[in-house]
Amino acid sequence: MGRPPCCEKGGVKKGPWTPEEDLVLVSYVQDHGPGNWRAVPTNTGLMRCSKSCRLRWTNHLRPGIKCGNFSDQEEKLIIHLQALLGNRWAAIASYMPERTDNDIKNYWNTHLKKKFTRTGAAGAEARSGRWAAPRGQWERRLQTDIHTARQALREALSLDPAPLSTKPPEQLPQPTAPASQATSYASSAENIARLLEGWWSMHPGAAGKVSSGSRSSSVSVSVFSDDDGVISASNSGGTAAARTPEASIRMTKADGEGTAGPGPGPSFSMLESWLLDDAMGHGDTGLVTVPMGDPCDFF
DNA sequence: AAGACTACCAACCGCTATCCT
DNA sequence: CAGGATAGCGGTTGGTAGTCT
Repeated sequence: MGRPPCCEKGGVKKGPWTPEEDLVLVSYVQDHGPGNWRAVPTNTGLMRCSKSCRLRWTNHLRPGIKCGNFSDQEEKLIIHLQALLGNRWAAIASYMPERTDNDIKNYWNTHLKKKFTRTGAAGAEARSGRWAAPRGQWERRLQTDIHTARQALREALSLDPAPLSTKPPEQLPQPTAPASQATSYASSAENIARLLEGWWSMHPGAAGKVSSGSRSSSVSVSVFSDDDGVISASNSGGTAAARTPEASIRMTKADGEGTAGPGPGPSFSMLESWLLDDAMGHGDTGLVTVPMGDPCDFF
């Protein structure tokens, strides 16, 4: 059923987000939690469509997001998961809670895809369309159902964190595994620090002298959190490092992400055990030769 | 030094799934 | 149950910085 794009109405701003807009969005989400995105533009006064707000939050402002280069482990995991799941970036991202689907997708398109097309051997099955080609909806549903079923089972049985795998739990990346509260909290501070760098570079008078670069600012921004869960930020790169009220954001530790994933680690399916065994290090370059048999073998 | 080219990534667009009335 | 509204996903595009010629 067709419907007009959400951004069709006039007066909607497009293009890169400004640090001010980020601040508005972050503080709003901290107050109200993620979700109900259609209310965000009206409640915040942001001239952005709800979709854009959601995307900005999930891809850049959300707590727990890791920026920067992908590690070898992450790269291998992506390769492995892509071979297994195809271009289902959201599903892949669920195994890498610190990365966004957009991030993974970009990394795949810019780094890994060309690597594969060059080597020729890797991901042959994926490219052949056996797995990576657009899969039927039943498969998409199936993938979702596996996770849902496992989560439901775990909840029903109230499983303790001890996984069936022989690996220690901390080595097991898990689908939609939330970062620990502390980690998530710290990461959100990092995210805010990043956006504040930009803010300060655009408002040098707000807190002392800053020098700004294009993509990477030389400004060093510190973000503090006190016992009350209040995050405040200051730029320490300038000569007048100071906490600035206008840049101080209130965040409560209880807030976190509303879409927190499952709790303690789930038991690993055969599929996941296979997947992670290789991806987590004691596999080698044989990673890409996915031992993919008949899909029915997994179920 | 300047223009062309390439790489990267943020953001947008269109579609489907799901929710709600 | 039907149909509209919203959320989420994947593909694609556009802008910018870096590199090459």
